[in-house]
Amino acid sequence: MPRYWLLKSEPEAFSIDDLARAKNQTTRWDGVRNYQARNFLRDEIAVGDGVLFYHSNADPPAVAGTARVVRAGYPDPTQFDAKDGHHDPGSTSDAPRWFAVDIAFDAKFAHAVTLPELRADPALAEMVLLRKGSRLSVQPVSAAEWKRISKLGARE
DNA sequence: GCCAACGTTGGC
DNA sequence: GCCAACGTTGGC
Repeated sequence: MPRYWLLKSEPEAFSIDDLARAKNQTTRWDGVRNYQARNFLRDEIAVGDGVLFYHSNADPPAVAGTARVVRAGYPDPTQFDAKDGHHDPGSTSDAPRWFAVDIAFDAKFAHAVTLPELRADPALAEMVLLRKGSRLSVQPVSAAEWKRISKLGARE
């Protein structure tokens, strides 16, 4: 059984359209520097899992579409690159601290499902995204939440 | 641009 | 181990 995840990205940095335009419509999801999110990337996320692509710091913030995981957790190369903004001098190749996954474009929603719409839907009340103070950039989504949001996004 | 909430760091 | 200071996230 596939599992489902929500990944946040600021669309000014990398949007669902950028993913759709990327080589092979695939990208490496790197640069995550939070331990709880790292644990999901390293230990939980599997090939074939579904991804809700969320635009944070956007107007309005919204789930913009879906992607799927095409490569499970592996050491994030940017942590070893001194020229990269995500460089972590405390991490070694023997014991990498940070992990990445690869995702491929699936679909852009006909209707981006906005944060107010998510909040207004009783079926989504338990979403991690909607919890007070929740800032996790990689978070689990239930199968029911996935189904519901996909349905909302398919609306014209 | 503001600021609440959260995570990390480092002195003690 | 505590906690103040600082940095980041992300909605508004």
